[in-house]
Amino acid sequence: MPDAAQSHPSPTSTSSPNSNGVGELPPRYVPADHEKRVWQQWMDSHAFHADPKKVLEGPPERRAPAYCVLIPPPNVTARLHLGHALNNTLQDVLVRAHRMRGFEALWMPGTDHAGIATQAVVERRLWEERKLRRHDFKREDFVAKVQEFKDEYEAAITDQLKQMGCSCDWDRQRFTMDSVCARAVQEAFFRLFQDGLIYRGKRLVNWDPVLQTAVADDECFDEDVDSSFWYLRYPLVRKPGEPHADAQPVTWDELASRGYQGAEEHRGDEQAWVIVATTRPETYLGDSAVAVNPHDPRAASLRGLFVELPLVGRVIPIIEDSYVVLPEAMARTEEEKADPKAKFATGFLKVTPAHDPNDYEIYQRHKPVMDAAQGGEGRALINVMAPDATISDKHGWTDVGGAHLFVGLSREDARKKVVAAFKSHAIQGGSASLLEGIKPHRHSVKHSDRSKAIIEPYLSDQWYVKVTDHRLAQAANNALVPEQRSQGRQQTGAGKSSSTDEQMRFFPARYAKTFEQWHDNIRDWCISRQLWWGHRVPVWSRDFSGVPATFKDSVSQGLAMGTLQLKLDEWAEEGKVCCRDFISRPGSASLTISAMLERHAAHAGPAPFFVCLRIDDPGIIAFLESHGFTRDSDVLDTWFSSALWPLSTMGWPDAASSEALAAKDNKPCDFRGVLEAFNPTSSLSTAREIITLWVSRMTMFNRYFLPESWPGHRPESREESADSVRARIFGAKASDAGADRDANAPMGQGRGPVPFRDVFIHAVIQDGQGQKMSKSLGNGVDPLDIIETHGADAMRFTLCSMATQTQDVRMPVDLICPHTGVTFPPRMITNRTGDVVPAPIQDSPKDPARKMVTTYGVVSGEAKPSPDMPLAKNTSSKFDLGRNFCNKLWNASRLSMTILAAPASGGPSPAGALAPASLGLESRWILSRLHAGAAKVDEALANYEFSVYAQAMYELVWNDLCDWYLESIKPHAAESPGARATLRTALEIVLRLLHPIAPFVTEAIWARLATLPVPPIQGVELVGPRKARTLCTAGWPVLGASLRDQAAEREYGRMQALVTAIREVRAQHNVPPKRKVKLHAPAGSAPLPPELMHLSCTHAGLSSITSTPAQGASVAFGFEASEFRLSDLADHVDAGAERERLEKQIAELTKTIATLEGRLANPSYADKAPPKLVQQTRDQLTRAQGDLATAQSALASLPA
RNA sequence: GGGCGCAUAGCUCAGUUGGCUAGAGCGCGGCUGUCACAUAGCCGAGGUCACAGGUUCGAGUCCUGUUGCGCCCACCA
Repeated sequence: MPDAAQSHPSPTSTSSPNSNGVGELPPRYVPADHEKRVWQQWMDSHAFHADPKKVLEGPPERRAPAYCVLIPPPNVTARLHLGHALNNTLQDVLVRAHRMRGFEALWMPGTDHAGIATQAVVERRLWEERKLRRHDFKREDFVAKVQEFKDEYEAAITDQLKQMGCSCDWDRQRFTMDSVCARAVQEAFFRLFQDGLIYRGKRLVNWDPVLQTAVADDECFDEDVDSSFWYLRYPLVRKPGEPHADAQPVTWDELASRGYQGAEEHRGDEQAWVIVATTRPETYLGDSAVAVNPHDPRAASLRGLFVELPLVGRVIPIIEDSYVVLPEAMARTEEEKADPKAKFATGFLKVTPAHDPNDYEIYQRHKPVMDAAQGGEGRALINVMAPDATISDKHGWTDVGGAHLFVGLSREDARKKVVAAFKSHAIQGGSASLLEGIKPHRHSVKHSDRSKAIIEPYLSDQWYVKVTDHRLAQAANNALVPEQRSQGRQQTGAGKSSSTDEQMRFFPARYAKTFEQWHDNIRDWCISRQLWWGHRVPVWSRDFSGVPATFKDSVSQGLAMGTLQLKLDEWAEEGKVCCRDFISRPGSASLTISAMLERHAAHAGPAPFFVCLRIDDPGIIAFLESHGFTRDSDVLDTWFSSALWPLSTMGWPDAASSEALAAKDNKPCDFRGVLEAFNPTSSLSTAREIITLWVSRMTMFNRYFLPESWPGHRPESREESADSVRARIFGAKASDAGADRDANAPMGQGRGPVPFRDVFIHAVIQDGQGQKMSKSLGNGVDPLDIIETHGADAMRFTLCSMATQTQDVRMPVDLICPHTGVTFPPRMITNRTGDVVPAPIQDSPKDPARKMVTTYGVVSGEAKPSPDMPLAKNTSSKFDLGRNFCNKLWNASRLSMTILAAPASGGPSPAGALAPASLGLESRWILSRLHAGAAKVDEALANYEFSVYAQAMYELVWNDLCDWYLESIKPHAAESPGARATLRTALEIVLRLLHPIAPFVTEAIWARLATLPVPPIQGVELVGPRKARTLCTAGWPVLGASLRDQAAEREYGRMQALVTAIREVRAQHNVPPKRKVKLHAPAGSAPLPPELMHLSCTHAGLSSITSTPAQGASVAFGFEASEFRLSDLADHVDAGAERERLEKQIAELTKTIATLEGRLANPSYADKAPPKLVQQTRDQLTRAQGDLATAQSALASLPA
């Protein structure tokens, strides 16, 4: 800890003699003394439990409006970091503010199973601790291991959230793989499957040949390796009419006659060739085309020609595709020339669809031609490798031909041997080698994180969601409010807009663009993963390609296959199963099961028949498995279940079975009405990197799975006037939320409700060097460490004040050594020129024994960062801001309580509500300030400007309340019932306004205040509908416009200006704070109002104010363009200091006057600027001139 | 390659439709052991608003370009 004494506060008691219930409060706010107790209070009162009945039932005018936030479920891979702390703080602020405003507020908590990430962590742990791999376990045993790990981290995460004060409805906590969510996942999969929006397709995955598994992109790393470009010559041939007939060589002569540029440079009767450049020569075995750019001048003369792959003998077509980069010499534009690939391109690209993602894309575009050349559908996809990445003819490669010498070799050996073979073989009819040349080339290659093996793009069967369908992608874009959609897009796609369109808004608005562009360029979503940790694909399959063609007859003969068909028909009728074959995409929806089965029997080649189950009915499963069906071994992408979060957490598809499943998990939960009451949710707060992965998919699914008739109309939570908040809290307004909802109405087909109205994208926290925080960089911060050193409220306050509208915010991290409590700065910093340099360390001017680090504060002279500091914790001095603020509030409250609890001497409080006009200037002023502050807070909250909110509260509490108001009333509060009433009210307002940011300290103070009633003041409404016993359910303060008092603000402002001017003089002359000085107002000037004079005495340490001239030594200063003087400053006024002060002032004023005069002298200024502004400038000039005169005469009157 | 953000005091950041004599917190310097708070109070110093053009009576703010830093997505024969 930065301050070793901190957790053991010095003298806890001020032991005030006339104890008033306040004396026992320690002079410091010690978070640990309160946080547990306050949390328990909240738990005991069930304050965070949201009840859908309050939204849906009873007479409309008694229903509460709903407010709902879904937590972005944290991954169970690790404890939460500061980024989570930020996001969850912001959500809690929103939820708590709305709860206080009278909304039925639901914050839905939960965690994400995080598929690959979690499995990888557990696998790594098993390997490190026990040298065991996943395949050393049975699948269910391994999953159980992951489950244990998940339980551990889910508990840790939950604990972190609770310690942060998150007011989630903890009775509803979900996990993306619990039974309730699993049910929703299976239902969603089934419906999409049934609707033909899920299909089976081939895809290249990142294959780890060592672990023999697919790995995700984020499980790979790129590393530069030294390699080469190999330039291979592919001989050109002409293909005779009939298939499989020998191809005829094409000579250079012939090519020349076709107009081929450069053909004449070669020997005429030699076989012609094209040159391909490749970094992976061994994959030539799987080539099924050579591509050329259609703008390549050679393309036309090659049209209709083929290439014969050396040794393999495969004849492959030459196709034209603009993906191919033109060689530098042929580039037509500067842009094409600048393409880095143009440098080494030959203009010909070998196309290996089964071993390169881009080539696979090209294949998709030229499928008919390429497949035809190999004699059938899908035949151009030639996989030449086994799962261990050795060359193999057992995995889809049938025309090995003369290439058998490569079979069985590793990728690396095959590469060498292929190159050698090309080098040693000559072109037919000539002497030229098939190897044109080799160029060294360094490029990045994808490696597997875990095995470090080079990733092989490997062709495999995967499941897809057809998100390109307009009911999904287009529906998501239609969800955007019109002003956030790009021009001209409003009318595209799914036709006329529906009533549920155009309801989703991004904050800040710029992120709508990210969202929209993603859907414009979306590709079908591969949802299968070759993992064990996740939702298993609910599909059973069997390949019927071996079944005899007489299959049809078998039905009438009552054979097993017939039974199968009958059963499947029956179950399909009941909606329990859905069958597909995917022989022709998409999904053959119109075929009957028998037709599909028949087609299977007739289909050449392997083609499984798929049965999707709606629920895991053991009877159906047993039946299928007895008929040779097996369950798909893949699991679903973790984002599939995340995409259902707004549905699954609320019991979709139906509450009753969800309740049964929750009970089965021993987490009983009441789902009735939840979906109807709370979906669409109100606000989603998340990070920008998952706008595509998560926000998009939730939008698509919610709109797809819920019906268009879903009303989902809910009062806007944003942009509320004080009046509408008032109406809400005091229960005057009807709500139509939840009327006539029916989750079983026909689905919206992409016209259902949006999952959330507002999407708030928060900033990313980086460390002091602009790096992302992460465990591996060692700059990660555990929120619990901050809570320990600074308190939960301090952390929350600081995080809120950092939550600006920019993309990134920086948080310099200090290391704390737990042994000594010493804070170390990072030793390296990035300076303004971007260089990383040692943090400058210099002697502290104050204390030569201490060292000062310019950037990061003071460290002890002898303390040195030690390289082995494993127990150091990360924190940041930034949190001091929040800690100090909480402490300030604590002490302001202590003082207020002392004042309020002391016996009053000013007579009884008046009956009825106090009129602000009857109050003193300072009280009218603070009420006006509170009104302005509350308005600012409301506006900031409506616009997700959390830093504005925090800043407004900081200024209200620290500057207005502490620095001025409390100081103003301190001397006379005992005699002033009005001031006491105002103080009590002001404190109450501040506590309520601040509660969403700093719930613990405000709740703790509020509990102490409860014995002191809040006297009513006209225009201030403070009671919630619930007669709350906790601040967290108390009503949001509603401050009427009548509290705004411009006159009071102006007068009080005058006083503040006068006091500041006096203080300046006092400080200049080193007048001790206790010494009273005398103020001499200029004779003949309008006298200051008495209240103003009175307050000035209090704040500026004046003994009196007179209009008599000063006797003896005095100092002059300008105020409102008149000369005032102070006397009794000291026994002797230091003329030197005074001269210095005045000269400085004169210089400043002269400069100001020159600026103002210059502006007014400009004729077009007076012409074109608004008159009000011109007048303002004139006033400023007059005042400055007056002040200058004062200063000059004061200077002149100084003794020489 | 596409999209986006940032550049303002030593540090971290505000600065809304142009009106600014550019603010806050921390840090720095001075005074204060004081009675709510030294996690404090009062006062002060500290800025060519990245650079270059432009629009305007007026630019930190709007436009164009340049430089630097960073993020997201896509890709790397």
